[in-house]
Amino acid sequence: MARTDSLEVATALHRAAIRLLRTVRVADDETGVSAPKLSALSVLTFGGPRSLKSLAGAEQVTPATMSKLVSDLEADGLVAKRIDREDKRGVCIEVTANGRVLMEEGRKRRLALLNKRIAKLTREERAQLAGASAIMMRLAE
Amino acid sequence: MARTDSLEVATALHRAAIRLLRTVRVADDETGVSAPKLSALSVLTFGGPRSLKSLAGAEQVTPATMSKLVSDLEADGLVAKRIDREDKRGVCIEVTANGRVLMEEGRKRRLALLNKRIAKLTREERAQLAGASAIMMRLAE
DNA sequence: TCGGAATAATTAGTTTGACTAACTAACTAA
DNA sequence: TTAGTTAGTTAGTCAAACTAATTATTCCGA
Repeated sequence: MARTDSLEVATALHRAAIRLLRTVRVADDETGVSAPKLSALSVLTFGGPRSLKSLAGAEQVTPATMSKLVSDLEADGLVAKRIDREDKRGVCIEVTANGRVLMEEGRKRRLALLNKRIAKLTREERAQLAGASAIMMRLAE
Repeated sequence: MARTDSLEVATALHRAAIRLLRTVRVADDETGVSAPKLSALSVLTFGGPRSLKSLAGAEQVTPATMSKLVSDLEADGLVAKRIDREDKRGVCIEVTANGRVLMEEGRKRRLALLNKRIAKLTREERAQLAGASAIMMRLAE
């Protein structure tokens, strides 16, 4: 029976998240694109074009950080920036076709390590992870 | 019903972990000690003294990275290093009393943000997170 | 026993991603 | 028109990750 004291849960969750991301880092390296970049690319790929401020907010970093990251992605041909027609101060960032291809390939490769291990779990365990992921996203809002 | 396709689970989990750690970073900053340091300190606090190589392995970073991190912790009086009596090449690292105090205080503070949100979850949701944490640790091995 | 290989830790150098500060350009309201 | 606000960019700084190189110790085979 898993413990349900919220402090214990928070501790375990925090620790597990750190470990998990470190494990995935190996496979991430194979895409030639870092985890923060893949994460931002993912937001654009699945959520559609957005402003830099919006993207920074979604990724919970400052606009300055996201500006640099997007510049790198643009240089790599993975995203495109256009001046926002309605507000000339802003830009609209969207994923390119190359970006989509990389996302799909990278998604598979990035998660192959995790995937292989997750595939060995029971259906119940996988459901538990999926459910927990959704809850974690709510905690992170 | 949560989806159980392993690739989808891996994707969601990866994304959620990134977000979660970013959220917690705010509270971590209040301890004056970074998340990687707290994590290493936690290993020592709960798992007992260990060699640098062992600690690096537990934290999934290179010995070089851990060497620097431990030096910083030692400078802050949070850990102590002793030459390993049985192998003069190695060191034995253990947490100090100060380190323990900080761990306890920092643990509370670090997780207060998460805690508050987790406390609002249902018992079932908390159990799900706890169970998922254990699974995630296994995935990270 | 001795020498070479392996091992444990440390340091230097590099890169990335996070932040803050400062700046420019555009927008909005008075 | 002007002052304040907002969106984005750039420069500088720092922490954490890596690799490469180095030093000291240990181990193992000849």
